[in-house]
Amino acid sequence: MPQKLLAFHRHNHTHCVSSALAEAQELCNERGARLTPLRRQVLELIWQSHIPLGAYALMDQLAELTTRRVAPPTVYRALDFLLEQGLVHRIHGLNAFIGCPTPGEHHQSEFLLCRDCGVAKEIDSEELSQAIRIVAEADGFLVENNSVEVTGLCPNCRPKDDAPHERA
Amino acid sequence: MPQKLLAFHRHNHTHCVSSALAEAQELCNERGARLTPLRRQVLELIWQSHIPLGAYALMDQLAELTTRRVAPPTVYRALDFLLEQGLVHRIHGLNAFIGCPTPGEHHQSEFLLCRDCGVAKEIDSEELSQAIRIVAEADGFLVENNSVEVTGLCPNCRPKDDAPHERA
DNA sequence: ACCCATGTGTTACTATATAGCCTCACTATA
DNA sequence: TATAGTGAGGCTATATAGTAACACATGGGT
Repeated sequence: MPQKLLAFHRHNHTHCVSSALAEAQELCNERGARLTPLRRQVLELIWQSHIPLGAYALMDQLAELTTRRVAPPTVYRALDFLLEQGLVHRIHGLNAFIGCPTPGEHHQSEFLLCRDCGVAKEIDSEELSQAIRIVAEADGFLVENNSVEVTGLCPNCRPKDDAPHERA
Repeated sequence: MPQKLLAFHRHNHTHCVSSALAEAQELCNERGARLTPLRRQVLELIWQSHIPLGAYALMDQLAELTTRRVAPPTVYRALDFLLEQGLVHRIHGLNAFIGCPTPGEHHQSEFLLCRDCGVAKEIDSEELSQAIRIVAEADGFLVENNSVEVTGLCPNCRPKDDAPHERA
């Protein structure tokens, strides 16, 4: 199965998580950034979900794991670090966070978001980024960052075909 | 001056506001939707600003105008109505709202947002929407709605040229 | 030993958004 | 004219999201 379809299909996600953590560790080492136990744990929790996770959901999960209360600033600081390092993205439309599958490369925040099952799939399309640059430049606008959040239905949740006879 | 550049340049904005209000009224009439005084006032306040306006900023302005307190639900209900009618867009990255210049047409929420002066300019590019559809379809994803929020510097705020000698 | 930088804990708070209930105005009908 | 239905808006309270500010702790360098 092509890599690009992964998020929308069954797969051994444990593997995704552990390789994401390993890659994160490596990147941080290279950069002299400190992937502390807390930050690592937050990253792991985010990666374990294909559905973007809110900061407070994350807090709850951390609280369960550590059996003691975790306050908002703790989580937000870890998230800020992960965002700075490009290890996670924020999904503004959901006030939530999702792991970045290609943290080493410079790239934008572009997602397909299923409104039914909630799964988020990052898209990395040169054509799309190009289209945005072209439109912006036509207005004399200097692009620094773009956020694309496309909502709809993923292959698992959309009607199975588009033929005239309904098949919900 | 081409219409597309309007938001980034000086112009008689009073005219924009009044024609937007007139168009909104017309659309609501056609649809049997009620553009009540409150809703109209909220729409007008939003239109008066080229910078997306938050719900609480809106509340404050309403409170000044009416000289009595306006509670959050009041504003949010008006905003919900305006969003449903496609008269305004929500900018998720800013938790704010901006008037839609082409409310009659079906279109997406795609914006250039200047991080310096805050001005928001809606873009309506078939190429961009097309690029999104293509990427989505490649993943078998059924697009219902897209939100593009490009941040950067508008023509007025970006350095005046890109030549080697700096000219901030 | 000491200082300093960085990361985390903690309290309190601000900002954004919604639930639920009440009243009013308008309309449709008996 | 009564009266019930509907939709808009007022209001209180509360939920959810995010931040400020300070205290403490650890680990590295001098």
